Amino acid sequence: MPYNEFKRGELYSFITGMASTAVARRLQKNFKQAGIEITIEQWSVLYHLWKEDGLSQQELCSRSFRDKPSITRLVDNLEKLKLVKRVPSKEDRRINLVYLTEAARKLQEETLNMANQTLNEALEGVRNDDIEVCKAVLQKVYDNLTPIP
Amino acid sequence: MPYNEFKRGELYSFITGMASTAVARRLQKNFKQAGIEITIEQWSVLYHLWKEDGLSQQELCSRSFRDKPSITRLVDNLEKLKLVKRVPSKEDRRINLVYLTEAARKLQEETLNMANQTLNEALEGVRNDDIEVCKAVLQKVYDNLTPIP
DNA sequence: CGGAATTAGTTGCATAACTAACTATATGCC
DNA sequence: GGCATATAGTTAGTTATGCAACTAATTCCG
Repeated sequence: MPYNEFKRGELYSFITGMASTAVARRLQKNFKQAGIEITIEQWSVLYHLWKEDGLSQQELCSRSFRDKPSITRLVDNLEKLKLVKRVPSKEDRRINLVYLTEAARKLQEETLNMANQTLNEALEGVRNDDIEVCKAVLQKVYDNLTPIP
Repeated sequence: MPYNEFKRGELYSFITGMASTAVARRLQKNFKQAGIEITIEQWSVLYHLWKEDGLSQQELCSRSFRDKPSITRLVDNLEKLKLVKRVPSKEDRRINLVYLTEAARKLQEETLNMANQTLNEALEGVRNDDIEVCKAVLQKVYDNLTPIP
């Protein structure tokens, strides 16, 4: 039991992810100030589509660590905002491929810059090596708790 | 600009706090399996009250990194479950002091043990030094983005 | 071939989050 | 003393999450 000594008094912030919440809140605020009316969650879906357009909803689930209902509704709302379009796959009619619209492509550069800037503020005064350690720990935690199918 | 090189491709998991989400989901599942019918968010409020009973709602806000409406409803729901009681302060009638009930005190040991166990699973194979670095980074991120009033 | 099992996505329900606007009490200052 | 301001908490509205139950299309396999 190597972590018996883990202090109970420090559990909570680890569990709630206060840091990631703070980053998300700041970024959301920056979007709003710039007149960009999307939520962080919607943005995070667009983020994966900017990396690779035309993903299935299932693929969006695994890449964004969300369950299917969450993606269904996020895509619903993004469709209402005319930022994405569902296109049924021709090979497999169960599958919806999600495509960016022109309007969404216009948001890419500005919002990614804002996200980078927000992360720079968040990480001000943190050593690069420590960031790498932190990311590795978080990835390991995720892997430890996520059973491989 | 020391973090210009921060990779965009790694932004997302940092922002969403996938690791803390995974920990919370696992703990929630463990509660359910043990027949404990409270949410992680409700538990996190109890957690602060176990450390110090009779906090004001405002104090619960700052300790749990939540805003006032969130605490209002969490305390509402905990009151419905008969786990806490609001008691108006005698010195300042605007203030509600929140007290644990006997039923809540009974939950303390079992749920804290489950939380510790879940964290041990989560941190399996992670060096203690790295955990400390990770916590320090997350704290710094939080501090960087949270203006001191 | 055809029924069972799997996979993709949707819907319903409960809880929780954030913002903004609100009430009530307390404090500060002229 | 009395009005302006600040603080504690609540309410309303929108969005998001998790779980469970559901439909529709596909694949597996006897």
